[in-house]
Amino acid sequence: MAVIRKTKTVESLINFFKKSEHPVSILDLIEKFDTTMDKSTIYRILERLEGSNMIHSFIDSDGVKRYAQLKDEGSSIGKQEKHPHFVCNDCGNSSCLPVKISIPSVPDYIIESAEHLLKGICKNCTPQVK
Amino acid sequence: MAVIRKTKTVESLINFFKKSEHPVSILDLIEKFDTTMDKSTIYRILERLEGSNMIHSFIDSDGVKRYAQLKDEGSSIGKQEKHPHFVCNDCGNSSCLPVKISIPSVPDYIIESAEHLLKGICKNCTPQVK
DNA sequence: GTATTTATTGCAACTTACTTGCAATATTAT
DNA sequence: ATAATATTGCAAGTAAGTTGCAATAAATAC
Repeated sequence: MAVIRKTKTVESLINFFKKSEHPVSILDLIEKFDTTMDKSTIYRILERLEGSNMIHSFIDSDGVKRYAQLKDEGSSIGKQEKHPHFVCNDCGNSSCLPVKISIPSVPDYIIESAEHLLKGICKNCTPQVK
Repeated sequence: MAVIRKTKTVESLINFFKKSEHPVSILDLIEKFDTTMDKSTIYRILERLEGSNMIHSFIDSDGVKRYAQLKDEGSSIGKQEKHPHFVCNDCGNSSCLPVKISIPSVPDYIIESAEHLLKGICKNCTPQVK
């Protein structure tokens, strides 16, 4: 893993992730930082940040990669025990859900990692509320 | 959902799925049917077959869409209760796993569907066997 | 602080997955 | 058989993501 230099572009992105509540797609970032940095730079920085475990990513059901900051979740810094991700069918926002999904063991298969993508209606879009 | 006509290309693909053991990516299909049909035809047929619930698809961790035939799984033809998918880190093959993963309920979220992507070592690649 | 090393950036060009318009063709219904 | 229309192949287009490279900026050594 390469050293990450504190450039303006890197700091902008890190700051953005610190403030962001929801995972964002690369395309959102490219649009957001349209005037300040090149898309290739964004791709490369995200790669480095993920390699250094400062952010994590998942692929949503459209095949779009989304990134979110990596909050430390207790002691589980490793690959296992990741949280599920949620995408709202209504507003399109996604979230990292703070729950644990247990994986049944499957005979003859060694399961090393798991990614769970849930879809439905999020907090803000539920009919009864508001 | 449009009517699906029994053309040669459609039948070739249906036959392929009947025989296939593992989910395949579109790119695999394009390569396989390179000389017999155009890639745009493949994309369109897959769309129709999925729309008619004859096959299903999922996005694997590389963002690649994979298709597999839809075997009827008891009474759960609907969207819920889908099986998890598995991709082998060694040989790259994928499988539909015949197990059920239970999803914890999350307060304020309505969960309508779930996609589980497991990765690890498959049956054929486990060290001890063979 | 200055010089040196090396990571990082922007740009443009490129690759690749996927889509679309359209005229020709094949399938189904009449 | 005829008519209606779904499907196909082709070629061209779109868009996401990648790459090479020269210029620049950060970190390190002096």
